[in-house]
Amino acid sequence: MDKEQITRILEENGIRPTAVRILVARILVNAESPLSLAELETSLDTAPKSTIFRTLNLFLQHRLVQGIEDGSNSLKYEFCHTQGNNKFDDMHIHFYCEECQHTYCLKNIQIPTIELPDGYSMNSINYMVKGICNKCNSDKQ
Amino acid sequence: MDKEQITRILEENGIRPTAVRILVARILVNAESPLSLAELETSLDTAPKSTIFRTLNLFLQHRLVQGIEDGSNSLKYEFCHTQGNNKFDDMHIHFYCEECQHTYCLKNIQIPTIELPDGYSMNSINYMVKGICNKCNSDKQ
DNA sequence: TGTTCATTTGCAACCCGGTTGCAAATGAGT
DNA sequence: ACTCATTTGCAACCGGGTTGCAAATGAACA
Repeated sequence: MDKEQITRILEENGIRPTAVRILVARILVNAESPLSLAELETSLDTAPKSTIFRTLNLFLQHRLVQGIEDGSNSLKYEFCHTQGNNKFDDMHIHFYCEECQHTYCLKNIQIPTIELPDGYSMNSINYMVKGICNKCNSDKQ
Repeated sequence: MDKEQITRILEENGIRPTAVRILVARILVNAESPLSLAELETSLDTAPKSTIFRTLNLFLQHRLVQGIEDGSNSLKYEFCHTQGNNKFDDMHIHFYCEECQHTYCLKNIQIPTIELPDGYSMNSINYMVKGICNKCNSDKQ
């Protein structure tokens, strides 16, 4: 995705498209799996982590990215590809491999929804499966 | 639950029942919601956090407790009430209130299971819903 | 184009949950 | 009581995340 498209996405979400923000957004859009702050920091050795951190928080507030807790004690960030008002449609599960420590997006497995008790309102869901991935399983034998 | 019962549970799980372990286990067994290391530390002002930490890790290894990531950037620990070989039966969802920062066990809502792609094997699932709890919702109006 | 003011960025320092090394205390087996 | 492995307490450390503040940048306008 090129600079113009990223810029448009940022503007559509009410975010001023500065240089750093476009860089961060581009990396996230093109990533095939959720990235940590540290991973973004190494991809972007021009910007300090505080700036990236603030950028990510801004994106979170605008629901442009989603935070994923995979238990690796560093939050991962994933771009929300379904823009517009049906962002909930994109809720897929994630898989954390306890061997290679990689977090996979299982994009084609939707999170099964549940009914909350009366009075509870929902903002987001995290469905995180942990185990061993196919690559590590096949390496073992 | 009294000391004898706790001791028995520890022994059944191959854990030597020392004084500190019994204390930690008792708090967790009687807790109505998952507790953080810091919360256990204040309940147990006799033991330092390093000891509690190691005890919790031991319990985790033996699957006597379950770790729950609620996004509050401190891991919560919950006792696995279903002992024996059907521990997976106890997998219920959790709810994190973004207002009062409390983590609820919704014990009577089971985690809907999914089918993993070929080659992936599962060790555990975390189903975490975030939003506003009934108490905070009713306080608002 | 130059000026002004709000926003954003970079840096450095800090916070805090988690983790470790090591010596002292405890516990099980003799 | 003696010995050896395990557990505990303390203190120091680590690393992800967060913040304060001054410099840089950007938008609006004369």
